Amino acid sequence: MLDARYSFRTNTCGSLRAENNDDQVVLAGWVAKRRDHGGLIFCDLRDRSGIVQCVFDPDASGEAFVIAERMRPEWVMKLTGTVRPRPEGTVNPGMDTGAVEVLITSAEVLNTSETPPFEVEAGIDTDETTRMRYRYVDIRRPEVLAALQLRDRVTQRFRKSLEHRGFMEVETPILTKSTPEGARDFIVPSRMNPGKFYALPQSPQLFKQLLMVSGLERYYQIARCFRDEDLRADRQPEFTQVDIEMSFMEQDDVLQMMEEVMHEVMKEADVDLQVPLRRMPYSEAMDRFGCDRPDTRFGMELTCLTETFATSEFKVFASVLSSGGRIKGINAKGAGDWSRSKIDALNQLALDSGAKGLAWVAFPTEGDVRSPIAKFFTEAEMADLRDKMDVESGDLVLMVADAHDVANEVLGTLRLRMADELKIERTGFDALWVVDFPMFKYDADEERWTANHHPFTMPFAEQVDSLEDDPAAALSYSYDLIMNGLEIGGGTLRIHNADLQRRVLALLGHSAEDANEKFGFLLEALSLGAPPHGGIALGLDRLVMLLAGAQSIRDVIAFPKTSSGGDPLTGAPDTVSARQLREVHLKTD
RNA sequence: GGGGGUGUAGCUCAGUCUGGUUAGAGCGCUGGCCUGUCAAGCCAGAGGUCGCGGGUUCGAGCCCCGUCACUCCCGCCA
Repeated sequence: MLDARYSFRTNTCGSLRAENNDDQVVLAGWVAKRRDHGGLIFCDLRDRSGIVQCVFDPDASGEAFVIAERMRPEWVMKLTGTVRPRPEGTVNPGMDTGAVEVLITSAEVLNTSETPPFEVEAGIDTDETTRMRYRYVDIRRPEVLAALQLRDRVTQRFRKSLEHRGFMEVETPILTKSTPEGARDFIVPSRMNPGKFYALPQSPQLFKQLLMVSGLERYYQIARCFRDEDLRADRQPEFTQVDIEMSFMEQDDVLQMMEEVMHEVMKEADVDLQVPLRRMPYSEAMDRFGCDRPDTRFGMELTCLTETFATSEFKVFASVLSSGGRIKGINAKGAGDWSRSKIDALNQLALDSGAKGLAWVAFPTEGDVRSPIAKFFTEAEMADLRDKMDVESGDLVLMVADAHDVANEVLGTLRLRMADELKIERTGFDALWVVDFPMFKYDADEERWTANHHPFTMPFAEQVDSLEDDPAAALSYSYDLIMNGLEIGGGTLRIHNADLQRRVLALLGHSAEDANEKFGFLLEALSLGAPPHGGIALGLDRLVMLLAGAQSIRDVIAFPKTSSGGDPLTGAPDTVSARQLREVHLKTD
């Protein structure tokens, strides 16, 4: 909360109320608006706390009035005057300070300003690049300031809530070591070690595990993370995690702790998070929603139609079923009258998502069926389809026949697309845990197993012995926090046994030598008294974006980057001098 | 790396499909008038590399080719 301490002002603009009437005040701030009536000038003065109307009357001060005639938007002013009630009929109920005004007796120009590149007010529609180039002006606007203030409150609440629960804030290195797996690293050349590089951390993952081996037991950090990958509305090359790790715990402990903390944090945005949150196994999320971060605020769930078409004459269905695949579908209610071209676009989306095709049956009106494949269905199959999919007239049933996971993922994509196309309302607030992720997934391109979460994730105890026999079947102690279809955070229990960690690294294709070179320090630590531990990391930017109702994390970052990773304000990234390159032993082409 | 969208005054846009006089509007800005406005009002005015480069044409903001920037999505993001 901004106040007047440590400054030459006596009050902040936004704090003035009727009880300040007759107070002599000194204010400081920016000229938000000026309304010149010739013989009387109004000026809205803005500081971080808000806006108050100041009145310049030649009868009160001729000198101040002359200054007010010169004043322009965004000039920086020191104004002295008397708070008084506004005259009858001129109270502005739309302003927090609308009951009062300040009659100015003395004015000082602290600084002038060029005409700003865009208007400093709410609701402008200015191109983001221009706003970013003059971000310091943009931040004066109420919605940008409000987003940063919300971010501040959320961050402070995390600190308080975690501190109250015995968590210690520790900083970990920004200049660290590149590790395989995961995202592309940002690298920094080492001047003192020619040809060697630091990497910026993708997350403090390994350091927080080391801090558990250190015996800190409960750690947190508001940690900057760096990943050199392409940007999105919800992805920046540098972003902030609320990073948490704890020892001597089980999965339920971290989930419960997190629920309590999130309940407190979200109060800062007037959200009353209902806890405990429900927990949905990954397999259920995929089966019902085709997505590991399901938006459960609307239906259109995936329905299994394998039984319906178990003896189908339709060759596409029959061949998929004979090779162990599934037939699943969704019912897009209200799309029954869609044109062939719109459905063709869905088919293309299905193909792009990995399906071999999209089967569809439209029910435009009562008794009418439109479909290129319905002729292959028996009456019984059709009746069962209608029954299972709860078909009414006006519906469009989309079906995918493919391997189980492909059918799920494709329909999950189609489900979200149809929700957008049909403008299905997604109101309310919905949060859940998705748990029990598979340990590994197979990378067909590289022909190897990769870690689903990261290589330090603990497999289910009862599956440890059979890990190598059937990697695909192994599940892990893992959990993602999902809110309104956004991945807000995720974590795991960690492997704290060096031998098991070696086995997992081996399974991921790292030779013993390789593992020692890249992760030797971790393996060594695990052999020197590592306690059972686990944790979670929350995407602070995404959480605040969600709470602010913003469409992009750029809206909740003070100085964000464009989609090509540049900063229009400073011009970064930029070239460096030949000398700088020589010093770090680099040559460019 | 791929696909979609956008680029015209300080800002937001119209004009581009169908090439043709001096490229328009609103806001903002500048000047004047105005003592109760809060999107102040009225009058007047200034302000343009139509993203950039090339091509077609008698003539290009408009058509063609290339390119750049921003933005959304796919790939990528343990």
